[in-house]
Order: sequence, then C-alpha cells, then structure tokens
Amino acid sequence: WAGAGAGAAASSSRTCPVESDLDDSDTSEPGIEPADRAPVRSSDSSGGSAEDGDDDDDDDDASFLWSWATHVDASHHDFSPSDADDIRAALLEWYDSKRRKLPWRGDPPPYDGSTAGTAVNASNGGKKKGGAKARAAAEGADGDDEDGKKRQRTMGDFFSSASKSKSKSKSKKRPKAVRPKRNRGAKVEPPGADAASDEAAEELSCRGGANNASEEDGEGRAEAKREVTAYGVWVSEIMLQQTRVEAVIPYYLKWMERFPTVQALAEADEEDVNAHWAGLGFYRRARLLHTGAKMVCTAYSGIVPSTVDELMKVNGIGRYTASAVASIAFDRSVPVVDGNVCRVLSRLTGIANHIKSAALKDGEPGWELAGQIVKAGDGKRAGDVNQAMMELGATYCAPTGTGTDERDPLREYYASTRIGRAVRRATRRGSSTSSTKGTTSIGEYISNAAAVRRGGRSGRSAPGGA
DNA sequence: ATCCAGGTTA
DNA sequence: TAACCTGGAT
Repeated sequence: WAGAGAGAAASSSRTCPVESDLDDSDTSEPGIEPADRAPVRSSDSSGGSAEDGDDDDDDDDASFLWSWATHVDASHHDFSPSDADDIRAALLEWYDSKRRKLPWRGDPPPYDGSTAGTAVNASNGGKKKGGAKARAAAEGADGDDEDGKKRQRTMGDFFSSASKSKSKSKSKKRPKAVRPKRNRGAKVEPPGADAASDEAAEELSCRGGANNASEEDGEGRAEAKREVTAYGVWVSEIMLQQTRVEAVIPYYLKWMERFPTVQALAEADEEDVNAHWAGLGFYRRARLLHTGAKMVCTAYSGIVPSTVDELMKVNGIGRYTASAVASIAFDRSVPVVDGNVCRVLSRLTGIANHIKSAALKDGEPGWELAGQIVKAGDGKRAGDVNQAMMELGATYCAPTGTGTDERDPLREYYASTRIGRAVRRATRRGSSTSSTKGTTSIGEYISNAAAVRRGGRSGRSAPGGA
C-alpha cells in the first residue's frame, strides 16, 4: 500500500485541524468510502493484486486504523517523498494520455468535456452525454423562439424579450437590476443591454463552435493547436469556477473569438461583455473579469502578471485562480486547491472532513498537501499536475464515486479505501454496524477504529457509540 | 420538488 | 459568512 505509514516529512508539529472537529455530525463523507460496494469477487481483472490478506493483516489494520483515528499532528497525512513523486507521475501519465481535450489547453477542435462513464454520472446509464449538455447550453442561450411559459429564463431570453418590450428601466450598470427575495427558482433579471439583444442572441448561438473551429490548414489532418495564453487560461478559470466544463466550452470559444486578448476585453463595452456571458450565471464575475482586464491594461501595461501575489491583486482573482494561472500559464511550481483537489486529497490521505469544511480548502493542510505533490520530483509541469488533480476530482474521483474506479490513476493510493477495507474487515466478525447502505459516517469509522484497537487489546468492543 | 457544488467579494 | 446563479443529482 502506497500511502502506508508515510509520515516522514520533517515538520514541526502542526496540529491536525481535521479530526478535531469530526465528532459524529457529518453523514456524507467524500473522503471515506466503504470500498465494499463492488462485488469484491472476481470483478477485478489481473489476478488479485489486492491480496485479500487474511489474519496477518488484522494487526496491520488495527495499528493503521488506530494511528489514523487518534493522530493529532497534521504531519500524519504528509506524503512521503517517494509517494508524492509516484502520485505526481501517475497523474501526469494519466493526464497525458487520458485527459479531456479542451480549447483552453491548446487542443485542436474535437472537444470532449464529457464525463460520461465516470463517477459523475455513474447513476445515469450514460443517458446524458457532454455533447448534449454543451448543446443545451448553446441552445438555451440563443433560444428566442417559443414563448413557452415554463421555459427557463436565461439571459438570452431576456435579451430577446427586452428587444420586444423595450425595457423601461434600462440600467446599464449592473447585470442584476432586481434582487430576488429567494434564490430558488428566482427569475433572473439580467443586464439592461437591450441594444445588443439580437446580436447577443446571435453570438451565443455557438453552433459550429465545437466542431469546426476553422482550423483547416493546408496541412490536412495536422490541425493547428490553439494558442495557450495567460489571458485564455484566466478566462477559462473564471468560467470554470461556476460552470461545468461541458457547458463552458461553447461560451469560451465565443468569448475568445470576440475578445481574443486582454486589450480586446478591456476595450469592449459592458453590454458586449454581458451578452457573451449570458447564460453562464454568476454575472458579477463577468463584470469582475472585465474590470480585471482593464486593470491589467492600465496597471500592468496589458501583460497578465505571472506570480500568485500579483495575480491576486487583479479583480476577480482569488487564491485559486491566481495559483491556476501562475501554474498553468507560467509554469510556476505552485499548488492549486479547489473543491475537486480537496476531494482527491481527502481520499488520498483519509482526511474525511466534509468538503465544505475550511480545513482542507481554506486552511493550510490542503495547500500543503497539494504542494507536496506538485513540487515532488523535479517540480516541473505544475500546471499539468494541477489540472490532472482537478480533472480527476471531477471525473473518476467525483463526489458520487467510490474511489475504486479501475481507471482512476490514483486508485491504489487512496488511504480512504484502505481505511474502508480495514474497517470492514475488522467489523465483519463483530456484530455489523447499522450502516448497510454503503455510506458510513466518519464518526462511525472512528468508533469502529477505536473498537478494533480496543478489541485487539482488551477484547471488549462496544460498537454502539458514534 | 429540493438540495447542492463552485470561488470570490463585500 | 452570506450572496451570487445555474445545472445536475437526489
């Protein structure tokens, strides 16, 4: 097991903030999976490398679980240098061969943001594909026929209707004229850009965007790769903050077509910017991106900053986006932590705090752990390592996944899986716990782990608890 | 029908 | 820490 005792990294005692607040509250733990849902029998190809230990593993299980359940020092979760290097290598290998082809990565046209077959839509029998989603996004943006009643009110709809009804309170300031009382089902009151309505609808009709991006060079098959610019990475990261990859693709293509450079965006007027954002949601970010572009043009002479610190001074760029742009566009060896990375780290380390907890995301542990992987080995290709982690967390290591997908390049490194198996083995002989539906609360795991340890020593286990 | 993810800002 | 929006999962 790769993630075994690890530890190792010389570090002053960093108290681990994770387990301290575990208690028994949460019920859905992205980091810990029982790993016993799959038909343990024979489903694995390549004759059982799993080596279903027998009795010898019991001691290992007990000590492993106990140290995991009772540790207080954050260094408990550190990756050993060799593990970090292995993980990084596995990520890069997977990224090079299996990553999705996306425009902001410089890939040529046939784009596939689909997550079909991954843990994302494991429950759906492949009914929906990414292409359908992307198409839906495009259609939703340009739909200006059908005055159906239930039709979702998109920005595109607004523009169409606004051109007819000639909006009365044209406030050309912000994308949201009315503040709805409640979020759910609230109608969107988009920007007052009535002038650009028809044009906007036309722009957003991304048809032909994904398939024929006019990359027909005389060469024939060797399509020219798209140019990867810092600005392009910036735009993509902002869009990806709020929307899934497959939905972003058509918007990104149209955006880059209309605003190819920071200067182009900075010089654009607000209605044009809003129109191209219509349908993506979180419209405030379009405004921030716009003002950010202006800021770059004025304060940075039109050149996107290359360091995290400088990037974070730009409007709309926080720590995540700054790190993403610095690593992807400028090859800075800095980690990136978003919700997807948190999930991967959670499974890797067995840190099972709820994803919403600040322990991994906002706290240092997540960034520290991600940094250990990104900076492992020669520390190069940080952007690819980061993208691999994020993509993995969005596909095979998605929230609904079990962390046991065979195609998951880090599958064998997940401490969560080891924990799950160890707990299962340990509790199998004793009276089974109440959870039979697959998800087990972290508190339950801890009490089970403690029970294992107690059982190993005194023989008295009281599974109740939790 | 309800809930939730997702990063930044005020 | 809430607010911002939408699509997808439950």
